[in-house]
Amino acid sequence: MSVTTPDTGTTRLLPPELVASSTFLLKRLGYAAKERSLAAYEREGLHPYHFAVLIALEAGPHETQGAIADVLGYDRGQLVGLLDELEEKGLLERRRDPKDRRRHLVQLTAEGKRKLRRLRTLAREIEDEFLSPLSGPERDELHALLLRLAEKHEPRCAPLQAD
Amino acid sequence: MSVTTPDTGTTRLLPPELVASSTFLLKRLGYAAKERSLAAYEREGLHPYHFAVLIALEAGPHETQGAIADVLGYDRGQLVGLLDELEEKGLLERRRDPKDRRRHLVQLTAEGKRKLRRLRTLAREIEDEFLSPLSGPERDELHALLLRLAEKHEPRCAPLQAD
DNA sequence: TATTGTTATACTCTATAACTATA
DNA sequence: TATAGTTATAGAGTATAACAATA
Repeated sequence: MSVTTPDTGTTRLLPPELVASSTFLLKRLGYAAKERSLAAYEREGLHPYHFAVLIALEAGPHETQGAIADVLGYDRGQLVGLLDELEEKGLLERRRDPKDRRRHLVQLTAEGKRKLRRLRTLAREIEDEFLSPLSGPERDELHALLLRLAEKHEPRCAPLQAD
Repeated sequence: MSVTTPDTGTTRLLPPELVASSTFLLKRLGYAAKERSLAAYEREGLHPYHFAVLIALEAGPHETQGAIADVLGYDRGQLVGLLDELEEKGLLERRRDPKDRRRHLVQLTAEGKRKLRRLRTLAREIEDEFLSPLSGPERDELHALLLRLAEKHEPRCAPLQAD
C-alpha cells in the first residue's frame, strides 16, 4: 500500500501521540520483526516456530512432546503439527518411550542438526539486519532494557538474578 | 497453562539462545503489549484500533475515510467496520462530501471527544504499568532506541530529523 | 477508466475441547 | 480417573478481491 497521499505526495505520518508510546512502538516493531522472520524462514521451507523447536531439541536431546511445548510456551495441539512437518522433512524422529508408552521421545537427526546450523546463520542475519540502525553498545542497551520488561511480562525468560 | 513441570515444580525457562535475541524479545513483548491493551480497551467496549481512529480524527477533524486509513496504515476495508462500530456508539458521524459525493467526511461527536479523553487516561495507565520495571530515564532511553528502529522498519513513524 | 467506500471471501493464528491409548 | 498425544472445530485477525456509486 502507498504511504503517500495522492494529492500532496508527502508521507502521512502517524499521529505523534501514538509514536510517543513505547507500547505502541513495541507492538509495531514486534509485528515488523515477525513479518521479516517469517519471510526469511519461509525461504528455508520453515517457520520461526520450527527453529525454536529445533533449538529446544538440541538443548534436551530426548525431550517429550509436552516438555517441548512447556519450554516454548506453545500449545500441545499446535506442537503436533510442527513436529509432523519437521519429521516429514527428516529433521527429527519420534519414537515411543518404552517406560511409558503414552509418551513420544523426540530427537534431532543428523540432517536436523545440519539444518539447525543453517538456521542459526539465518537468525543472526535477520537480527543483524533488524538492529542495523543501532551501534553495538546501543544494541546491548536495548537488549538489557527489553530483558527487564520480559522479566515481568514473559516470566519464562530467565530472570536477571539467575543463579 | 502451567509454566512449571509437574515433576520438579521448577519453571522451565526458554532456551537462552532465544532470550539472547532482541528480535525474539521484541516479538514476545509486542505480543504481550497487544494482549494487555486488548483486555484493557475491551472493558471500555472498544479495541485499540478504535483509539487510534479517534486520535486521527481529532488531529484532522474532517478526514476522509481513505485519509484515516492511510495515516494509520490500516486497510480501507478494515476501517469500514471500525467506523461502523464507532458510529453505532455515537462517537463519530459520517456524512457525504458535497464536493465529491464518493467521499465520506468523518468527524468526532461531543460524546466521541469525551470518550477519547477517557481512553487517553487508560492508555497512560497501560503504558505506565507495562513500563513499570524501568525508571524514568530508562524509559526515555528505551523509547529513543525503539524510535531509531521504527524509523527504519515503520517509516510512517516520524523521522528523528523532523523539521 | 479511476477512485471511494462497501461487502464478501479466504487464509492464518490461536484457543478450546473432544478423542485414543495408555497409565 | 488422569495423562500424552492427536484431531477437529471455532474464533479472531488480516489480506485480497469483487462491487456499486461517483468522478
